[in-house]
Amino acid sequence: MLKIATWNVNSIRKRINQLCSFIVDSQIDIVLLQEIKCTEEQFPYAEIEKLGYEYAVYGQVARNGVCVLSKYPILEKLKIDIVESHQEARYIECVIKHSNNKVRVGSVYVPNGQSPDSHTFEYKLKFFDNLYERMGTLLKNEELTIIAGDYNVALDEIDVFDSNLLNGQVCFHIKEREKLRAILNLGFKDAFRISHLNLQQFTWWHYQGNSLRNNQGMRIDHMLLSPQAADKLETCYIDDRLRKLENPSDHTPVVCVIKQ
DNA sequence: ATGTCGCACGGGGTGCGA
Repeated sequence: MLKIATWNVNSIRKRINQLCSFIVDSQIDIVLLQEIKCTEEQFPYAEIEKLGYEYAVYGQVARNGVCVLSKYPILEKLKIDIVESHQEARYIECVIKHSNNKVRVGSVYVPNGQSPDSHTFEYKLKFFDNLYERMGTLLKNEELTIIAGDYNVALDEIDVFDSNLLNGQVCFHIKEREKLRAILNLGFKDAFRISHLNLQQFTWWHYQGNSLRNNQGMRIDHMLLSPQAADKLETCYIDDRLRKLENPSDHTPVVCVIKQ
């Protein structure tokens, strides 16, 4: 059994204690983090090593930043700029050895896009086009592959608290929903949705106002599985306990369990 | 209520991104 989690941690330095407790208490084998918001020099290696985990880090100053933490040996580490003209730390991929098998994992932080009429929204769509190419290439390997992270898009109406209100807005615009759908049509599976066909649950709630109390959130963090990984999916769940802690990230983790 | 966070810069509050 392999337990894998993804979490937009919104600063790993601010959340290091929550992160370590989560890994230990939930017995997570592999963690994919986004928005670690630090350079590789600033990364809290000591705390991670104390847990006995290996790491692969792609950091930058103040913003973005992704990493992989693993209880099992990391055989390959790949930092990729999905859109080469934007050198931002948004994607890291690792091959991890687990018993006699290998699993390929990617931690992805898709650009937010600000608003649908902004230049950064165009960047977001371009990022999705290039991610589509990368993930299509990965499928050809027919490996156990999981690309998870903050995709900054809710797929369907069930994935947002008010689809009429949010339709056309960033993170629920039809142009970006189509891009995520295209990745699924390549053959990747939405682990949470194949585990819970009709369950409305969110991974992100705004810090402002009463978003959390009123459960006004969105499911924008996803674990996308290759067919080989989906075949072995035991379950996938959203752990909303971390969003309810003091000084939380605005996102909460998604976890999947893979049979081996 | 431009309402909440985290970070850089710089040494106090402001601006940016989300």
